[in-house]
Amino acid sequence: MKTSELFFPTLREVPSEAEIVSHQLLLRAGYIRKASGGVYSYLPLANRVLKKIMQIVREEMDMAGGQEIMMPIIQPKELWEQSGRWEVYGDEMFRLSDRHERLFALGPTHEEIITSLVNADVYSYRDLPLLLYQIQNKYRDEIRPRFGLIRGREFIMKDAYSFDEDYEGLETNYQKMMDAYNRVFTRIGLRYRMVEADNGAIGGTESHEFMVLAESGENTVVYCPNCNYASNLEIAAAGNGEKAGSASNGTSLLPLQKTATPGQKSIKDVAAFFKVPEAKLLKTLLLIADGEPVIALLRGDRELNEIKMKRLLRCGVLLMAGDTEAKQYCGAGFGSLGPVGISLPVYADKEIETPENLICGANEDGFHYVNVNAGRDFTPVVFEDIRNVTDGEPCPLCSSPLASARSIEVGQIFKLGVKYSEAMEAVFLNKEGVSRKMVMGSYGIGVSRTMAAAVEQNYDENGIVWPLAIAPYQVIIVPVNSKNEEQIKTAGDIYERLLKQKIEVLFDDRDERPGVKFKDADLIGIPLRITIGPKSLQAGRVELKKRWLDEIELIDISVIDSYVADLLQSDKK
RNA sequence: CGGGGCAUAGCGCAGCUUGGUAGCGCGUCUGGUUCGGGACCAGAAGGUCGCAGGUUCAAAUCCUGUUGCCCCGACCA
Repeated sequence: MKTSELFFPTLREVPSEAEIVSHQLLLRAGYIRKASGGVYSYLPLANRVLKKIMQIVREEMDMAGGQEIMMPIIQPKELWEQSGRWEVYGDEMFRLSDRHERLFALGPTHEEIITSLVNADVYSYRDLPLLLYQIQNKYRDEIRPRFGLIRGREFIMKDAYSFDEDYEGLETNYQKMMDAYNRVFTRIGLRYRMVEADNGAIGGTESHEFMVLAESGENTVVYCPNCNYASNLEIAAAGNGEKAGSASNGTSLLPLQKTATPGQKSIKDVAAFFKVPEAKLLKTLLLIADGEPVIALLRGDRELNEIKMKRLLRCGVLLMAGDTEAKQYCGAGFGSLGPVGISLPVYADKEIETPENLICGANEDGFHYVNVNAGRDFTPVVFEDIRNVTDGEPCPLCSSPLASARSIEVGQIFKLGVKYSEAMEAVFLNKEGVSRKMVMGSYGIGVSRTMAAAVEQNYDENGIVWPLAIAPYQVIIVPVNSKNEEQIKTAGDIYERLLKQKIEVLFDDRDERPGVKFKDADLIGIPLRITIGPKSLQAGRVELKKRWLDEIELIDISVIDSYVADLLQSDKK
């Protein structure tokens, strides 16, 4: 492709709407343009990157026994009512009606469609297992689309669904998918971690996420630098190894005491007031779970993990109470809440199970209790892990200190079990002639998000630095002086020879000054650049520069095509 | 939905306080000079000032409403 003919409107300045690197660079480098909030057009360069990602995904899905299909984006309401999700999905689902005022959803996911599809045509265990997938646009009316392609309202997703006779079969498919996902992200060239994940609203028994490590990520992964352990912070188990704060072993329980603490509200203030570490305080949080008030109790220096709390309470909506609710239920405002003498159910983090003579609010503004001890002064419903793990805590597998990192979720795999086959009566006859529910799994990859994540991880001050596997073009040829016939002719020759080698190559034939061409080549992130300049040309050579390195190699013109071909080949292995 | 901010030429912005001919840089077009990291000179095109209403002789500017976009929190690929 000649750049003079390529539609890649690059911008010299960063559009003000873009906050994070991938959004800025994809806009600046002429990859994407916004149509409306969270909805983007993919320009030629982006389209090529997306096709490459999809190709890798397809190859790995097919290798894992998947069959590609294409399901409708427009999905009838009735199907969603069968699964009970027409209501559950709420405002996040785009809805529309036809001329007869029949309601439809723009597919946010395809469990309903595929279950009904398979249900209609699969009757026998002989037809199982079945693994179907598709790559298409998904629609989710996100509360807040943001970060360009990272969280769009329309986005490209690969979704796969497995159907098995039993859980053993599901396990096999799940493993295959897990392997396939690992190969996909490795081939794309991303630094990522597979982590244990929450099942969320989709339901099921087990789930893993594939997290691309990037500072701008919206998730936190907790991992062990020493072994394979990695988990989403949302579900990472806390309080492994020896009991935290067990220094009080052998301490005798001191008598409960009420102390005036005028104006001392925050954990920090109160700790300073009593001259004790924050860990000696009890953090008392008033939560509203499905409308019912409950108390969560943590060590003063810990954070509540809402996912764990939700699971423990088995509730749908969990909110932090407001100050007025605190007054209503506890008789005091924030800063003076405590579990002593309270009639609400108290859910305590297991870390505070050991009595320790702690300090907490007295449910009376301006007063705290000293020497509070669980069991004696209050009795929680349960001691459970309801907090976030912190860096440095021991790994549950090998006890090394844990670390954490920000990350972008690019894929997730679920064991669904029979949730949808039950709701939608997807059954088959087994060998014994008995009717059984199909056991399902579902597997997603955010394709457009993966492109953005790749940029988040591969850029420098000059622009994008694509991993070879997904670069829109592998090589760009830049003649330094567009008026110099010899340079242009040499560039044209090399261009033709590279094309013959089946290499994806851009020829910058524009009548621009060299600086412009170099800047654009760097900005759009082409991995290899062949520069044809006067000095090297006299010696019968051209320059080869790798986008990710500073060095320049001088290569004989006669062998440049095979040299580049070998280079690309060896990288693919 | 709650909180904060923005809307003026393709992109980045000024002008608004104190109403009076709509500006700057970049990009675009024409001609010329240039040509190893976003050149220079000369000329040109391009804007219902987000939209609607109001105040006024007069509104980008003041008032009211509305829409869109961005950022921070609960959702997720």
